[in-house]
Amino acid sequence: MNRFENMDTFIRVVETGSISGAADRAGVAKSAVSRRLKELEEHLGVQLFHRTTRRINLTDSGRAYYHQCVRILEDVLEAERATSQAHATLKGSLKVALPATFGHMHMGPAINEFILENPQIEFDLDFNDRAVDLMQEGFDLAIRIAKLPDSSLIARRLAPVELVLCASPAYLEKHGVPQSLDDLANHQCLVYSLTRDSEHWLFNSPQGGLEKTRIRPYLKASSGEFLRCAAVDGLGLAYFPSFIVFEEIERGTLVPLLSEYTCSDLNAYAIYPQTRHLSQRVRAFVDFLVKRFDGVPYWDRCLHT
Amino acid sequence: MNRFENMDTFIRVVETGSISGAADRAGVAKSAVSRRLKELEEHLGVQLFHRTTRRINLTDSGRAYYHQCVRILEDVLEAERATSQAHATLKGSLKVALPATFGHMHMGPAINEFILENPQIEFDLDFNDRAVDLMQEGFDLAIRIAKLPDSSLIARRLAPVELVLCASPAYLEKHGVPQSLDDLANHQCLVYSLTRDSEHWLFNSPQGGLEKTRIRPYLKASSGEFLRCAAVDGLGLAYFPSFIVFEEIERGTLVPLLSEYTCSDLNAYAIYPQTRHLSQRVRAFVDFLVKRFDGVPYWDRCLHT
DNA sequence: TCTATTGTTCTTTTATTGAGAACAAATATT
DNA sequence: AATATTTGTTCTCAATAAAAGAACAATAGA
Repeated sequence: MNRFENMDTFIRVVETGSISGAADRAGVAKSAVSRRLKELEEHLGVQLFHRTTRRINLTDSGRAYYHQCVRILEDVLEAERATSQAHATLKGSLKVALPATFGHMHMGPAINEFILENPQIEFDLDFNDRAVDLMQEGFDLAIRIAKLPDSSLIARRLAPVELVLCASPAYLEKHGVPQSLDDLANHQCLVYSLTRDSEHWLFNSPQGGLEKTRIRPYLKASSGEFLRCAAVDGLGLAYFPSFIVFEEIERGTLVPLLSEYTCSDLNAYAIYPQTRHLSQRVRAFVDFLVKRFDGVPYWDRCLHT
Repeated sequence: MNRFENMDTFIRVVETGSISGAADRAGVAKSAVSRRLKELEEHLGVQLFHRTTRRINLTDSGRAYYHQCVRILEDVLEAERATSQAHATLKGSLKVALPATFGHMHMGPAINEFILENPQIEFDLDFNDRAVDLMQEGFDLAIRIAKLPDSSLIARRLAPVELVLCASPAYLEKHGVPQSLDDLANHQCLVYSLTRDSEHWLFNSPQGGLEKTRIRPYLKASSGEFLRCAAVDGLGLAYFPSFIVFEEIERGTLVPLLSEYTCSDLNAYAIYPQTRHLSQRVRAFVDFLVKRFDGVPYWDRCLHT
């Protein structure tokens, strides 16, 4: 039995004052309307209408039930409207996971800008380099720096990420400037600890091949910003994303090395679960980010000119 | 789509925390549960759950919708409970149509007694001798004095009604005592005007036949009590129900005539519409009346002893 | 690594629902 | 008063929707 349909039909009958009328208005056969009423009455064990073969009149019970039905159906519609709209508008919260360094340095300003444009959206930002489970922890969105996106998730590429081998002038003066990848084995290396393989660095050689070079981790840390400081302080060689070190390179406190070798297949992605219904605020935010990071990233502009 | 069923399923899933669990608890296949959720989400255009292949987590929208669903379903149940109970309990009103004289003289005390036992029931009494349309005017019940009950209605026989031919001693002294039915033609007759045929009186003869006697209506009125007074005042012969005149006969202010002729196929009935669901208060009231009028009516006891 | 569990999807089976006609009763019309 | 029309109910049959159950993919736990 379809309670909802029956209640709706009952309301129609009450408001039309006849079964035929209600059937016409609803576009169904009057036999269907008659049966629904009968079903309702049997379910309730109550006579809803006084009837002759030609006329129906609400009973007291019917009148009381009618008012309740109207209220309930209004509530249902209101709940559906609210739920659908919460989704369709740019209201609500957005729980975003983002990597610490990229998040602080580049997502922060972007998010602030977005918030100014969309003040109804509340952000819940989790700056964290570990891989969070989007679904599990209820994230709407995550920002990832990765080679290829997770295929089980939707990914929008935000910006290319290049890794730059670099060191401080002081370090280079003390340990010499590496002339080839092979030289790296003799250097102190500053390594990001949450990488999959912290014993090797990968480079795209100018010839097009992929070079995997064994390195000696001198200092491992899970904070990009801490490692950048370490590099500036001359503690070792760094192979960092350009978005971390671009200012130091501009400023000359870090010097790029072996720049014929690159690592250009890394990207910053916005990823989100493959849901049937993407909330509009996720879409809006991702669209905003894609647009904002479009083209050559501002942190790479000095390097490429 | 069965909205309430889907909402109920959704609630079950939320409370169980899993689709399989909800399916088990509801005793349906999990595919059905899965489909219902999908249906709901598509209807709302909103993702209700974050899902992996193995786990589901409420979204913000889902949580908000959940609370509304719970409230709405409670309202539905409450409405149904209230409607069913109003019917099942002895609360509510009872609209009764009853003939004026019998109503005043015999139903009145009965109703008063019933009210004392069931103070929650409110009565709406229409004392009226015309034939009302039960459905049309929303009556729950009517009391009728009739030979046979209307077949389209449910009738419970309350009491036999006998007609008694009588007149006041003064009238008889003046006009003589009728010795046979044929004598009636020479008498002044007091006639109830709402009868079908006010030109004839019908009698069951002691031989078992039916005698139809032409009479001369001297005074016609639609009030039994008025006619009774007229009879007592010696205005003519009366052929009245014993329940109207029994006190006068006991007192001797009216004298029964030709008492070998009777009219015993009349009855007092409680009638009510043939509804699928008889309200309990109607049933209770009718049961009460049947019990109260059981046996030889008190107004006839003196006549039969 | 393997197993068991979970959610989804597909197909088949089952149940529900609507349409339409036939009917009975009551109102409107002639 | 007689007839025609309208109205609500009920029945059967067809269309539709829903459930069951198996198969599958993915994941969590052993």
